[in-house]
Amino acid sequence: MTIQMTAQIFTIGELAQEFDTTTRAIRFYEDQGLISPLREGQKRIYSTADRITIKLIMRGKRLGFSLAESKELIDLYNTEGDNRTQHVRVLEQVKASRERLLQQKTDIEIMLLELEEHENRVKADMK
Amino acid sequence: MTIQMTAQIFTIGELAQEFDTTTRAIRFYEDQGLISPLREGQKRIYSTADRITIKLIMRGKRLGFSLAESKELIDLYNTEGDNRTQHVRVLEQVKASRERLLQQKTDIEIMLLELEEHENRVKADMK
DNA sequence: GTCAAAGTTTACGTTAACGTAAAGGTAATG
DNA sequence: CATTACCTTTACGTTAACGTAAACTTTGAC
Repeated sequence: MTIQMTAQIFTIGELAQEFDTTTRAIRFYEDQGLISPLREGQKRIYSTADRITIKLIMRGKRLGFSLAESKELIDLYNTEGDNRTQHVRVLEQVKASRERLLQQKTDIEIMLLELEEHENRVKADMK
Repeated sequence: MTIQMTAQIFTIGELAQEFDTTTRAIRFYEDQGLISPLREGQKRIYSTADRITIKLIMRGKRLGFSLAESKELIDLYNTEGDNRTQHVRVLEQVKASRERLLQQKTDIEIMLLELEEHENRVKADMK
C-alpha cells in the first residue's frame, strides 16, 4: 500500500486570482528573475515553491519593498549553504532586513497612536 | 516681564538635511499640495507645522505610502472640525488606515520570524 | 565689488512596475 | 468544427517620484 504524493501545481491564472493580481504582473516577476516556472509545452507550470515566492513578493509589496529588494530576500533564502564568506554575507543581510523591519514597526506604532489621538479629538468634537 | 516666543522657522536646505532628502524633493511635495510654506520675498519659509508634515511624509515613505496616500492622511489631520458627514468620513478613513497598518504589522511579524528561522539554519550550517 | 553658498524657476530625463493592445496557439465543450 | 476560455509573445504606453541641468537672483564674507 503506497501513498501517492502528487506535487501540487498551479496555472498562472490561478495564482493571479489567488493573490489578487494579474498574469501580466506574474510574467513580469519572471522577467525580473524572481521566479522560474517550468514549462509544459508553451505553458508555464508553477510549483508550490513558486507560489510561496509570489506570496513573499506580495508581502514585500505591502511593506513597500521594491522587486529588487524582494529578490534579494528570495535569493537570501535560496543560498545553497556553501562557503563561510557566503554565510557571513547572508547573516549581514538578515541583520539589515531585520533592522529595516523594526524601523517600520516603530513607524507603524507611532502612526497608530496618532490615528487614535485624532480619532478621539474628532469624536469629542461630535458631541 | 513678558516671555518672548519666536516662532521657529526653517529653510529648505535645513529640512533637506534633517530628513536626509533633497530640496528638489521638498519642492516637489509642495507642487503636489502636501505643504504650502510662506515666502520671505522669493524664498520659502517653513514653519514647525510644515516640518511635521514632512516628517509624516518620510514616515509614510518608509512604509510604502504613495504621496497621494500621505496627502490623504495629512488632510485628515487638517480637517477643520465642522459638520457631521465630514466627521463620519474622517472616522472611516481612520479605520481604513488603521487596518492597513495592522496588516503591515502582521506582515512584519511574519517576515521577522522567517528571518530568524533562516538565520538559525545558516548558523547551524556553519558549525 | 566680487565671490561663494544657497536660494529660485523652468523644463526635459529617468526608473520601476506594470497596463494595454495586437496577433496568435491550444484545449475542452456543445 | 466553431466558439469560448486560457494561454503565449512582442511591443509600445503610462504613472509616480523625483534627478539633473541651465540660467538667474540674493546675501553674507572678504
